[in-house]
Amino acid sequence: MRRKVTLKQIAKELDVSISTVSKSLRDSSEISEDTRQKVQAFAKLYNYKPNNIALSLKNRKSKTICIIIPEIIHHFFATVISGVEHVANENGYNVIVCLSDESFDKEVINMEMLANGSIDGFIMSLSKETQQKRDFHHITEVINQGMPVVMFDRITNDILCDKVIIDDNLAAFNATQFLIDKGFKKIALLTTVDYVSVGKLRTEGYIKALKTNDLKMDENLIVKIEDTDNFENQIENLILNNDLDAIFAVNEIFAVTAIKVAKRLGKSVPSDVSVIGFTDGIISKYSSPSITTVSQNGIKMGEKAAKMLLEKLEIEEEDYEEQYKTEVIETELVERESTK
Amino acid sequence: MRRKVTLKQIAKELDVSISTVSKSLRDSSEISEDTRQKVQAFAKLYNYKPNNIALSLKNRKSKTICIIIPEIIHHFFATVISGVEHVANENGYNVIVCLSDESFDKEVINMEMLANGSIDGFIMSLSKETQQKRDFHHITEVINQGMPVVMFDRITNDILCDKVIIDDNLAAFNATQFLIDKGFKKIALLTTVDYVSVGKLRTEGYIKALKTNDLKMDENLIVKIEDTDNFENQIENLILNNDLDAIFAVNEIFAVTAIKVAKRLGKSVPSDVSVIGFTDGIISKYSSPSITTVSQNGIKMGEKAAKMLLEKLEIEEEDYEEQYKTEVIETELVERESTK
DNA sequence: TATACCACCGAAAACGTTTTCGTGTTGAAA
DNA sequence: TTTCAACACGAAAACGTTTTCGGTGGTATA
Repeated sequence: MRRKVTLKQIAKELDVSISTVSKSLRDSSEISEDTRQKVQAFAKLYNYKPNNIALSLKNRKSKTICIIIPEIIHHFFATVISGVEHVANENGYNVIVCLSDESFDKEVINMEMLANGSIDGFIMSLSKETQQKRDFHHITEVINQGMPVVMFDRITNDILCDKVIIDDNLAAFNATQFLIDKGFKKIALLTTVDYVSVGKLRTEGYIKALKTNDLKMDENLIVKIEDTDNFENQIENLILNNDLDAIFAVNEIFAVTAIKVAKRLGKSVPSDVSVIGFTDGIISKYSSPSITTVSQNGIKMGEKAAKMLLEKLEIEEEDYEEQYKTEVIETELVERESTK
Repeated sequence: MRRKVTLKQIAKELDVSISTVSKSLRDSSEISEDTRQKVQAFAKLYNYKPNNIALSLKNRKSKTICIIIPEIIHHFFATVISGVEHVANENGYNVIVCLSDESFDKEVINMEMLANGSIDGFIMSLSKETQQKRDFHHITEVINQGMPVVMFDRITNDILCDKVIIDDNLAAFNATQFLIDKGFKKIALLTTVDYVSVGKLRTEGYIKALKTNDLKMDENLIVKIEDTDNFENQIENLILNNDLDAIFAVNEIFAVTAIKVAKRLGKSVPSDVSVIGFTDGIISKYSSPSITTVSQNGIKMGEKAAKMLLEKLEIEEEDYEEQYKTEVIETELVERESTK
């Protein structure tokens, strides 16, 4: 169990100075061919690798970024991580993953803990609780310290920073329009409570589509789900009490559960009722019937977010200008078996 | 955009030495009540937080661990991360996530990159390619440097280190036995190629169950799937050419695909053919019919792995003894709709 | 022969901490 | 008055790098 070898040890062993060793390894022209080779050979023999922490301290950058997400077990977030990771790795950056568990406090703790030199920047999607509280002081804090932040998916307009989103409103509009074009009149909406930014936007898109097509909006057809553990009966009531012909769900779980409940109630999908989901994840693909859904490319979002962050990081301090972009990732409707 | 304040700046501002500031903030008894309060007030005002990198360098530990997994979009691995993350966070550790993408090279690069001070230990599951090559030099390398490694799920016996696994053989045996007990005689197996350690073990468990029950093993009923992108026709052939009554699949994707193909061929699940999967993920739960499966608790595995790693990390250097454990996580059969 | 220049190398500072040890001041005890 | 401990604080080393600056010693030029 030999410890990692350091410059100092090499220097001592070869009876030269630390500077000489360092320069030799970086192929400095200050060093004679002779010593350079000697040092390099020795370093190779002992498998010398510079200590990252020391480098971080010296350079005041850690070549590490952090992504904070509400839940990793949501397939969408996993794909975003995947995208972030690839871009980061390609550029020599590491990725620390933090889970807020939808908790404001964990989000704050994670950010404070890492904003002290450990990382160079954040990529994040807000927790539900944070969105509900509308308290973003922890984010402004790190931004004020000069640390770049990129928000994606669940964002807020209260913070000035780079953002990567999809046009939730438009995507929901299109999905609803798709159903309307198929001739459906009684289209239900399964959505989240309003403080979840993306849920709200999708709800608005749905309503807009109805209005645009002069369909009357029926409050009874809109179900706002708060507790994601036990909402089957909400859906059951919806289906039993309304003579609906289509359902638009703002996420996969809602969609697949709707199908399940419908089946149980003797309605078949898509012949009796059509269903559209949101987020093209594993469930939509493998459910049977497979689910028509708004595809939200998580990998692309992650890649874009990472690129934007790295761009900010690579800019020299002096020609840094405060200018923030919001990138909109295209969505598309993937037609599968759950709609007719 | 003010930079983070350092001890030095506080010292200068208050006209005391750096040592005094440091001691004051750590409530050292060496410092008078007076100065201590003065310093603490000032530090609070300027929101002083010690620089993690500097601490890491000084203490020669980063309070960060790394988990290397083949793919994050596999739900099982995502749950493991979740487990690791929670235990790590509770103990003041951060988690760096690396994806090997099933590639040997990426695994090696990631490990070499991080083994230079950035992290204190590894938790990992081998990539397919690594398992195929049986080249583990990068792992022995870091272990020899005194860095603890915990392997989980896809492990190898060629390396001495802590491990967390399930009893794949036994779990597969039990699943098969479950089908046999139901009276099925022609039970097919959908498995991976043999170099994937867990796939091989599960295959062995299946075979053992057949033997134990004096059922003859039919090579035609065993399908080894290499390419996970396009294997539907393999399954189709299996079903068409054999009069089988049950299928045991070594993962979710295989199971749900089998159900899909069976349905397409006019067989209904479970009345015509029963299906059991492996890994209790989202798909099994939300598929319809929902899938009877061997539940492999990823969260628990992650938690256990993290605990084992942290235990090693918290041990003082001197009373470190090389002793490795292999923890076996219990599995259970979750009975759902895909078996009758 | 004196000067200039070059090739080669080392000392030291810096990044931000913690901690050991040394030192000056004070008050009380001898 | 002397001595000694207690108290309060500072200097400096250490963690492992990189880089600037300042030397050497030797060789070529005037």
